Amino acid sequence: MLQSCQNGGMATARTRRSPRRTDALSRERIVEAAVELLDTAGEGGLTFRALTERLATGPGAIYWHVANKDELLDAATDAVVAAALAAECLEPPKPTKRADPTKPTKPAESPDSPQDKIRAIAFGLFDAIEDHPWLPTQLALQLSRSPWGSVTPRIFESVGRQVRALGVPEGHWFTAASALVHYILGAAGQNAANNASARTLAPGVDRAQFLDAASKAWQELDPDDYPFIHAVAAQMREHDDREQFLAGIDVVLTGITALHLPGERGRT
Amino acid sequence: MLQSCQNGGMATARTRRSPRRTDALSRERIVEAAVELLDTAGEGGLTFRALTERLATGPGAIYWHVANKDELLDAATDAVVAAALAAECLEPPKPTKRADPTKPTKPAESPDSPQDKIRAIAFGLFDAIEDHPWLPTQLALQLSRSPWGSVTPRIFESVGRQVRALGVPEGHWFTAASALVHYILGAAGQNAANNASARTLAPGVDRAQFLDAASKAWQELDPDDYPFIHAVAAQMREHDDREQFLAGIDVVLTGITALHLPGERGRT
DNA sequence: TCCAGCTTTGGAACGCCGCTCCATGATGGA
DNA sequence: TCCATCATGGAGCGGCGTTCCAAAGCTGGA
Repeated sequence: MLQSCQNGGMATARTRRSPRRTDALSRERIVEAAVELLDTAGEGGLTFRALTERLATGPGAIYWHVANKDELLDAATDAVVAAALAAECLEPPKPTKRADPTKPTKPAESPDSPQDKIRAIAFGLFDAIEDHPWLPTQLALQLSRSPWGSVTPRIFESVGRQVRALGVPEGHWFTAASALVHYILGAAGQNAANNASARTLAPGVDRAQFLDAASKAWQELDPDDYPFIHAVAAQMREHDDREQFLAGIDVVLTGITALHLPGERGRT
Repeated sequence: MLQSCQNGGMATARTRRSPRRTDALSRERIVEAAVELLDTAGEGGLTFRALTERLATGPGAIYWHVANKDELLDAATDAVVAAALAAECLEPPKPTKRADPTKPTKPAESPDSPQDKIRAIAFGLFDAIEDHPWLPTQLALQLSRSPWGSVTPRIFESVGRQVRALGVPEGHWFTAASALVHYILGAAGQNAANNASARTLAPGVDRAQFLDAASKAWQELDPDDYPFIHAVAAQMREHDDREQFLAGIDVVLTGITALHLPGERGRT
């Protein structure tokens, strides 16, 4: 039934307004669709036109639930980050399939020490970024746009609790948590960029080949202008992402414990 | 003389092409204009239309020198970062007006130690970001887009040389430099975001008032969900940017020396 | 001196985007 | 039953990055 054409004389032969949707639109459903679009079509794939098509609606309906595109991107970012942090907070016991605990952790650490929890949080974000290559860009944009938005407190809170649990005196909480958060987001983001670029530039090429090419590019820089880059190019090719990421976290953690826990000189 | 209308039947009465410019266009002049536009009109102010007006030309002329907008943004970012790093490398002796050396540096450090040079590099980027609020966003975008581009090697090289000078064994160069670079870019970027937001949201309001408001917003978060945020809100209001930034760098530096320089346990 | 061929310029136009506006359809209280 | 309100979807606007191309200078060989 194509509906009764009650207004015959209208100038615009409005193709009869499509019947109203039965399944209600909601901010949640919109954000969900946005995340899927970002995942499948990339950062540039999230378009209000693509969104209207996927949700079988018009722009107006979407704008009724969401103020603008920035807010939509923020909401999508927040949703993914919240899920990542929640997942890591709830399942610390079981050794996940991704975190490879081959590397011997420091000996004097209890299994659920704050250090371990911080590593779990970091890897949670690391994995989320790997699953959603658009995440680091949006995180950076959101940190620049509104540092007090919803995402920043979320991450700071998760990391900060463990900083407190470490025994860091209150006066240094902000410094310690900042150092951790900035390192985690920066390193995870750059790593994801490597993966994403490998995928984008040559779909068939795997990570190793890509890193090989990038390493070679670095080695071809003028050794006079870039002696250090030249030297670390080899390391870059061989490095293991997660191991390297963990090593960086340990650097920051060691710095925190050494500087802010005068009682426990040295490591851990 | 309105031109010899050789093609009489042409539909377009081309209003006589404007005479050719005397001052040659060049990639450098375009990048320079782009930086100025970004500085004065903000991130959204850099438009090919605005650029054509400022350079009194058409899009085609610009596209002759620059492939696309991304390349232009990368070039602008690279130019600013190169200037910042060059400035810091050339003038380490004189205590700059900005870096306030009231805080007593660690005693056992020579005046031009690698640590000091790293701090100088960091503050160079910190200042550049303060002068160009669009920089952190572009840095993040460029790190995500092409980590092996021109900017990343530049920063890595500057920091990496000092890491090497610290005596870090070669196997840990990449880890140590990464930790430093990620912290520096992340913290400087977030700090700039605070300043920029303070300016944007209320032009008359100064930084202190803004941080006051942001701190209050954090304090109003549910203490049950965000106990840590709630607790550090006060610190956020009182903190001094550069001091905090320096403290974070020292955390990472301490971690590097403690973990990777077994000979020199403890600090510096 | 002239002209062919190259580089460089500026402007018109294209397709897509975020976003606004508004007529319409549903809904629930009076 | 009627109406105020919520919610929807489509048409369209202004602006963006980008492309295309005719024209204008330049350069060197005849």
